[in-house]
Amino acid sequence: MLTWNQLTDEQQKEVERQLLIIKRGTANIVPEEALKQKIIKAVVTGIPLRVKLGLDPSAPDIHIGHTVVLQKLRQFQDLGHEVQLIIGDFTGRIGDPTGKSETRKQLSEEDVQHNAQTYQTQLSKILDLTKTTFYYNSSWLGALKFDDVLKLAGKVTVARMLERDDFAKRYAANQPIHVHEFFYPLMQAYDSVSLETDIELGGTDQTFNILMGRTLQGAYEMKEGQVAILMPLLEGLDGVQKMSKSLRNYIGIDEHPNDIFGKTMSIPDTLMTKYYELTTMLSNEDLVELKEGLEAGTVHPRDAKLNLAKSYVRMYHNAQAADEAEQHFITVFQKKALPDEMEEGQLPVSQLANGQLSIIQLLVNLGMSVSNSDARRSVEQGAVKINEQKITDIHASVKPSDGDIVQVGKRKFIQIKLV
RNA sequence: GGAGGCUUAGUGAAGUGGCUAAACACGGCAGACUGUAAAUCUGCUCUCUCCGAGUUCGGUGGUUCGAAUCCAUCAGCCUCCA
Repeated sequence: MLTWNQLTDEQQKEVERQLLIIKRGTANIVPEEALKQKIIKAVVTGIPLRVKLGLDPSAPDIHIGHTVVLQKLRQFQDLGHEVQLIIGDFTGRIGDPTGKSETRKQLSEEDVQHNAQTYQTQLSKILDLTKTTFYYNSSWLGALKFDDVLKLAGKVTVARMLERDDFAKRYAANQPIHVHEFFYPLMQAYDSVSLETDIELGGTDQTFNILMGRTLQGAYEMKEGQVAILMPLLEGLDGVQKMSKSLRNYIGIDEHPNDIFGKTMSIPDTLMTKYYELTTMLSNEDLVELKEGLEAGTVHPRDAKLNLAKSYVRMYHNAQAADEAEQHFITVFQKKALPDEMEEGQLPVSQLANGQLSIIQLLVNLGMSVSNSDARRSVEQGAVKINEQKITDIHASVKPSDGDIVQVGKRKFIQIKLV
């Protein structure tokens, strides 16, 4: 092991530089001293560290919450390290018991391929794919024989497994824990054994799984177990629960610029700096400046948030789209005017009688309301406008023509196109 | 192998024979307000030909004038004892 004093001044500076970047925004690094050792070694030998992240093969839609970890990976890449991305095609068959424990449907070969492709496209917006290697964990997990599995299972005790928060709670609450669920952390850990991973990234909810990797590497006689770098979980739009697809409180990076922009504007002010810290490349100095500005009141939270929204669109689309999305937002929400461009809704002429139809039918046919009752409610509540004229009579009949603008609520606009 | 329990609208959860389309919470939608699609306040939230009607409470079949509520049976889920 190299000691600090054996390094040249330059090497010491480099190690410190890397540590500073890596530590930013992390929730926990376990064990922190081991991280320093790994970096020292990498700096001295010039051999890059292998940094691993596991991906769920079933849901390839990346949202801002995922980017917390991905940005961190990118930082590693920029520091010259290597990224190992694991497509958990084998693990996916079990389903991570973390949180909701529902059995997942098994994915076909094609689904996995397709999802991996989607990942690559989306990830290319954040990672440097030339420094990224993709792996499928079925390639080693699928090859294990039953006695290999037994050997693997023999490395860990049940008591140790039950230390995991999620298991402990379920056990205490008399909720079922299936034996195969114990294998999830084992499999994830075995990935690290196979790939001789130096560092594994994940959210704090992955603490147990990642540390299991460290334990198992030790058990398989790797001298230095991997280091866990745990990122905080990012709260979603509601400001309380973690951002996730199923809670529908997320900002997807593939979403329309206007949606990315608008959704960003709706996050609570209090979370803004956290978003900046974890999901943008804003430098540490600028971050401090921003925090101070907000506290002192010299920076208007609205402006800071507009900026955040803009930078997301710039990152995941482009600069022009960012400007346009900002304009759209200002027009529609701040000035409450009609947007420049809106979706076109096709309306078959065959549905008209004498060129007319009821307002209820119109809304339903355009897909702006899910049922007649829903449409009726919207009208009764004064949410419906046609060409900026409010319609409040549910029995009203309208004569739609090309280009008419139908509005339900503040943000649903459709321009009629007769077909 | 045995004993017991659970299954109600998007979710959680009341309701144990009529007053229940079904409390309440969350979520969702809308309105007001706001720098904001935040917070807060208000209304709505099964469907329809909507001032009236229809169809719901895991499935099926019963009992009853009448059932989400009782019985039988099937299915799914859970716990405990062996």
